[in-house]
Amino acid sequence: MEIKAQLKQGPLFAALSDDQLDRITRHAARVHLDAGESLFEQGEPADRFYLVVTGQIKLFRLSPNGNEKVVEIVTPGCTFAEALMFLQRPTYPVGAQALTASEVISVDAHDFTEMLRESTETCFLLLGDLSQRIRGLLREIDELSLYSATCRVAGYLAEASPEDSNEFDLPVAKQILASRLSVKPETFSRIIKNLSERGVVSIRNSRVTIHDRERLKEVASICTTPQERLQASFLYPCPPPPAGRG
Amino acid sequence: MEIKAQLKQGPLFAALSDDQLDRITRHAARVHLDAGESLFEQGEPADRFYLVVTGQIKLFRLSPNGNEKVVEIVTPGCTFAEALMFLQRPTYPVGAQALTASEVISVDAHDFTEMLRESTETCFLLLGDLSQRIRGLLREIDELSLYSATCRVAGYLAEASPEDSNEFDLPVAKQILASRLSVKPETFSRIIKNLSERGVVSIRNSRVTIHDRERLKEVASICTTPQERLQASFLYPCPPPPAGRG
DNA sequence: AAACCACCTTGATCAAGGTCAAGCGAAGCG
DNA sequence: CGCTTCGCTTGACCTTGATCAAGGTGGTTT
Repeated sequence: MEIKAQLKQGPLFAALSDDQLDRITRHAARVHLDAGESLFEQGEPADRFYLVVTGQIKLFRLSPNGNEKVVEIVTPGCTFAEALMFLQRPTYPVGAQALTASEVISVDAHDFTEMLRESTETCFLLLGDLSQRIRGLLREIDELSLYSATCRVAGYLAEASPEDSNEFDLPVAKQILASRLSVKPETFSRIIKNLSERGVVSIRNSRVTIHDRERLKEVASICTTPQERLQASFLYPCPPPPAGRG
Repeated sequence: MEIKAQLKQGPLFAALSDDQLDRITRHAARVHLDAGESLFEQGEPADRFYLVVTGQIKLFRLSPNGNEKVVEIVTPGCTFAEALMFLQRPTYPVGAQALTASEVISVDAHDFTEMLRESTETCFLLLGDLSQRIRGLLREIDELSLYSATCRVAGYLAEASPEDSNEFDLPVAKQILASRLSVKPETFSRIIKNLSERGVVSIRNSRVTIHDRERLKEVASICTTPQERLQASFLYPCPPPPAGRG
């Protein structure tokens, strides 16, 4: 079975025995998605969860008046919607839509819980997985409420750049990234421009170059402290240009 | 054992067998906190988790420059920090401080996981618990990024008010509530004032009276739609005051 | 190559809400 | 009983970032 081999690539499944995998794959299916195609909608009843094999899936929430906030961009090896299995009458709390042509494996929640019921070992794996997810969400909450848009963008760039190189590509379109960071595309653009003008980074199309990593991290951690340091509104390109250095 | 009986009041422990409870209580302890006393700090290594017996505990995150965001206000029957057990080298992602004199039971994480290891039933309980927590956090994230401050406050009031009565007391000081809703105390005050002037609610000290529940829910769901409907900035006390009713 | 398209950038404007400072009322204390 | 303190409210002002409306730019199609 091809599916079993592919499942093993997800950390959540890697440690499973052959027998366990058999039980899960009983009603599992491979699903192909074209770019832009929707996998499920927010609010839909949920009896399956997913592992991404190739491509990118965006998870997003919609507000009553049609605004959209990208909650996560899911990449190969990741599972999503697995937290729902343990709720009574679960519905997807987010919508899922492919950003690029993608392949996912759809796992039956019932099969999975039946398997789980016989392995506390695997339960622990899943508990660890959910714990980390909670940690991530908590972090996102305080980024939203404690940090400014500029800091979030700078923080993202600092995290997304590989340790050993000063160049990398943005993994998705800027507007998607912007939504992920809870910033409007226009504002995202302006923040980047501002960082460029200060010589911290430069971005050409999706190619990012970090010029001053220290500075970038500094900007990312200044949080929301207002005009104390760095009155860095994008309205004021720089502080009163003290001595044109660069 | 008094502690065992008290533990049973938490939903997470209610279904446990006597034997299971014995194992958990082995290194459990009752802890008393005075108002304002801290239980643990953000970043501290975590090897215990807690059940609130009486009082109120606030969980909060701090930003590098000392700003504080209340993440949750925990009340009797609730457990907290239980998600950490499954991480390697866990540290508390939040700080915990008593708002009023409180009593909590401190449970040893190791004892608990040992007990868990022999009961998938209980694992499932915990998985359900974490799932719900994730759901709550997701909801909070889109409230922060998709809804305005006014909507969050209105939404809170709509949720906090009992179904069968139009009056209730705010459970905590307004400034704490404000932080919980990610709003500054001044802004909170102004939003309340604005809702009052429109005859939706009134608040005298901590006593809330809902005058127009429909309207309140409507305000709560308008999210962030800007000047379309309800140009309800608190700067403009009302739309052109149509007929002073109040 | 021209035309179209999606995506991104830029500028002008504006509103939401944060900040600072002052005033106010009720509870605790000498 | 007056004094302080603390929490809340109010006012004036200012910053952040959203909105609206044009332009660019690059890639794909014909």
